[in-house]
Amino acid sequence: MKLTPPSFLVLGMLRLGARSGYAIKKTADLSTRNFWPMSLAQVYPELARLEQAGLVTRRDDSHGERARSAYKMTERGEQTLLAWLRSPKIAPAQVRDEALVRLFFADALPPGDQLELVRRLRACDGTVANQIRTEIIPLADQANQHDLRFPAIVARLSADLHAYAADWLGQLEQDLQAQIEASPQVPDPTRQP
Amino acid sequence: MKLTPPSFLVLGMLRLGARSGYAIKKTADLSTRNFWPMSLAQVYPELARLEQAGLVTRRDDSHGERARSAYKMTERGEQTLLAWLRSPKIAPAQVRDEALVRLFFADALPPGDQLELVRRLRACDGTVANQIRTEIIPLADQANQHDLRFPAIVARLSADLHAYAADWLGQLEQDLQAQIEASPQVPDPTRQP
DNA sequence: GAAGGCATGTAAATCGTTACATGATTTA
DNA sequence: TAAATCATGTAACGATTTACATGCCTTC
Repeated sequence: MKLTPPSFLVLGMLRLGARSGYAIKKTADLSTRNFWPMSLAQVYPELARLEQAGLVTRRDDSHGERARSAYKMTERGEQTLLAWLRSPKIAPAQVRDEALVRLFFADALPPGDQLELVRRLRACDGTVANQIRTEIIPLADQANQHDLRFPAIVARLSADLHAYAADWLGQLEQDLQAQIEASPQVPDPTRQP
Repeated sequence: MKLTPPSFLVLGMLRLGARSGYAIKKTADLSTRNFWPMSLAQVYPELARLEQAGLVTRRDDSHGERARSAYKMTERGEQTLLAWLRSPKIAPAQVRDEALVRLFFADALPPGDQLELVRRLRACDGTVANQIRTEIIPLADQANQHDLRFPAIVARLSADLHAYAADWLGQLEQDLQAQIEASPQVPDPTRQP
């Protein structure tokens, strides 16, 4: 039976205290979604697979009429997670960033539209950085008080990375702006001299 | 007919001078693979789709016995690419980074293994940054002389981003190291005092 | 009492990679 | 002459998302 990163994501979330599939998905949305998104339709089959493999156990945790399962890592689950964390081969990150593809082809645009595109991309990165800082880091800091330091570390790394990209694009924006102002070949007819 | 980022990637590569499907794939591997990887099995069907949509034209370009097709963007293709570059809605980047998932769960490891993990991740980012600087930026700089500035800009952004991540992890490494040395509660039995 | 969140799953569709299949040409 | 590269495609597989289907519980 083959375990993949999503398997370990589910396993790890159990270790951090999530019990139901729903709770795992909710926790992941508030912590790991920026570097490994996961949908509910992945969580439930994965939990079944992990149970089959003896890495987690399931018990009933229904509240009245509302059905709920509570999962718990087994000792073997813990050991398997540790072995994965220690294993030397780490798959390279897979990125699909439409924004960078556009920027890559931006030579096709006139200077004004190039500037506008860069402006939008900078805004995107800034927004994500702020989102992580306001929505994710506070939660991670709470976990920090329960001897969990790395969720906060990763959140800060993610936020700083996006902020760095925003700064970089801000600099590019200024450079492009300066170049546009320095080349009056095609003056904007809507602007008065 | 729905056009996706891979469609525009193929279209854009044609614009940058690639003619055959094989050449498009090769160019993409040396320029866009870090933010939008693409396999040959995507390129050929995509070219057929683009031809059907009237955005590219195909002509035979065989050398002796070796079959080859040469594709060219049509005027409609150019306009479609421009419209996409200008369109305001940009899908957020999709990232799947196993390294960050491991780091996120690193609290499960003893301090020494945490340090080792961070060291490996820093090395990864450093390697990618160097790879971009030695393999991709020189090529992009060549294109720079043909009025194509953005391939080089994007390559530099990518490299700087990875280098920033490597620095950040290097700092974390030092912090962890300092903490390990400052807490002699669990001395390493293999080390002599 | 209506809306929204809690809770669990399955089915279909989509997207992408790897493997397969073939053969010419160039380079070491 | 063997290996690498050029060149084009298809088929099978795997991973992930969206949509479907259902119903309880809590809050406004």
